[in-house]
Amino acid sequence: MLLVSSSRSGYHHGDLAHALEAAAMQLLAEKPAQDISLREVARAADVSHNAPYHHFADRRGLLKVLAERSMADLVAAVRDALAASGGPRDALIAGGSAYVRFAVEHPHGFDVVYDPAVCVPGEPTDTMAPLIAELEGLLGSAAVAAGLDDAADALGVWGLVHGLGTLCAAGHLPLDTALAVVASTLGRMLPH
Amino acid sequence: MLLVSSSRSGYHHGDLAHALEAAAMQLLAEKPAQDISLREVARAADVSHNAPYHHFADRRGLLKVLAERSMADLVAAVRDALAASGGPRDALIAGGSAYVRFAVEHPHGFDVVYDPAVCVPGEPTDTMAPLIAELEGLLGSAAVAAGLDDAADALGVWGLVHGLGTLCAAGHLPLDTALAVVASTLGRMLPH
DNA sequence: TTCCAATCTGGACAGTGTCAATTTGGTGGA
DNA sequence: TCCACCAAATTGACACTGTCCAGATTGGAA
Repeated sequence: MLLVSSSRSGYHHGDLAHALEAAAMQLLAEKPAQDISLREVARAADVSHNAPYHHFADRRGLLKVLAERSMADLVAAVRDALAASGGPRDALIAGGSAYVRFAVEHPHGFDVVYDPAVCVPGEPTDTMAPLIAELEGLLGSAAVAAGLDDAADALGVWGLVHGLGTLCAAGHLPLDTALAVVASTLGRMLPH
Repeated sequence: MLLVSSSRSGYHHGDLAHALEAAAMQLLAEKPAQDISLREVARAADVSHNAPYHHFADRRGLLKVLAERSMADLVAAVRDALAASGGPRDALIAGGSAYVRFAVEHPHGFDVVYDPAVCVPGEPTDTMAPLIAELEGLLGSAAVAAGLDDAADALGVWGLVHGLGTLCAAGHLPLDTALAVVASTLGRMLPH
C-alpha cells in the first residue's frame, strides 16, 4: 500500500484535500469503497485521524468525491471511444464497449458512481449532475447518429451497457462475452 | 422496527437460524444490506450479540442467505410474469418488466443479490447457483420463443433489464420510463 | 506585530465484527 | 434414574470504525 507523496512541511499540510483524494483513489483501485475507512485514508496521507473532517463533511463526503472523479473517468473513456471510431454504427458499439470495459477494469470506481448510498440523483452534486448529463448526451447522440430515433432508444443503449457492465464486473459473465453481446444486441436494435 | 415472533422457551431458542433470517429480511426491506449489523439482527431476534455465530460463519454468511432468499423471490417474480402472459412477445416484455419492477420494489434485496462482496460467482453457493441458472434459462427460453435465436440475444435481454433495473432503483430514471424502454427496446430487438 | 480563522492534533464515546471462555439444557447410554 | 456429554447460547474482551469535542499550531491579514 503506497503512501501518497505528501510533501509536508510541518503542522499544516498545504493541500490535504487533494492528498486525501489521491490516497483514496489509490485504495479504490484495490478494494471496494465500502471497505475504505476514513482513518485508513488519513493514515495513507500521513495525517491524524481527524484531519479529513476539515475538508469533507463526513465519510460520505469523501466517497462523493471519489464518485465524481470516477464518473469523470468513465465519461472520458466513452467520449474517447466515440471520437476514435469511424462510422456511426461502429462508434456506438465502441462507446458501449468502452462503458463495459470501464466497469470491468475499475469495478470499485464504477460501483461507487452508481451507489445510491453515496450519490442520490434526487440531490445531485454540482460536479456530478453535468457529468451524468454529458454521459446521457454522448450515448444519446451516438444512438441517433447510428439510426435510432428517440429518447427511449438512447436509454435502452444506456441500460444495456450498464447492465452488461455491472454483470460483467460482478463476475457473472466474461468480458469478451459481454463485448460480443454489446455488438450483437446493438446490431439487432439498429435499422439495417 | 418490529420484532420477529421468537416464541422462546428459555436458554435455547429452537429455531434461531430462521428467526435471524426473518429479522434480517425485515430489516432489508427498510435499509441496504450494508447498513444491517449482525448485532442489530441479534437484537431483533432477542438474542445475545454472539448467538448468530452458531448459525452463520460470519456477517457475510448471513448476507449470503439474504441474497439467496432475494434471488429466489426475483426468479419467482419473473417466472410468474412469464407464465401469466399470452403471446411470446408479450411474455418476454412482461418478464423483463417484472425484473425491473423487482429491482425498484426491493432495491436492497436486488443489490445484495448482485453484490460481489457477498456472492462471488467464482465460488457459487449450492442454493444460489441453480437460481441463477434458472433465471438465465427463463429469460433465454422466453427470448427464443419470442424470435431471438442465440445465447448472445438472451444475455442481451438480461443485460438490458438488469441495467434498467439498476439505474431505476438507483433513481436515475423513473419506473414508468424504464418500463417503456423495456418494451420499445425489446420490440426493436425482436424480428417483426 | 498582533490577532484571527483555518487547519491539525489528541482524547473520548458508542457502535461494530469477531475471538475466547463459560454457562445452560436437552439427549443418549449406564 | 442418573450422569456425562454436546450443541446452543451467554458474557467478556479486543481492535477497529465514524464522529464529536477541546486544545494546539500555524499562515496570513489588519
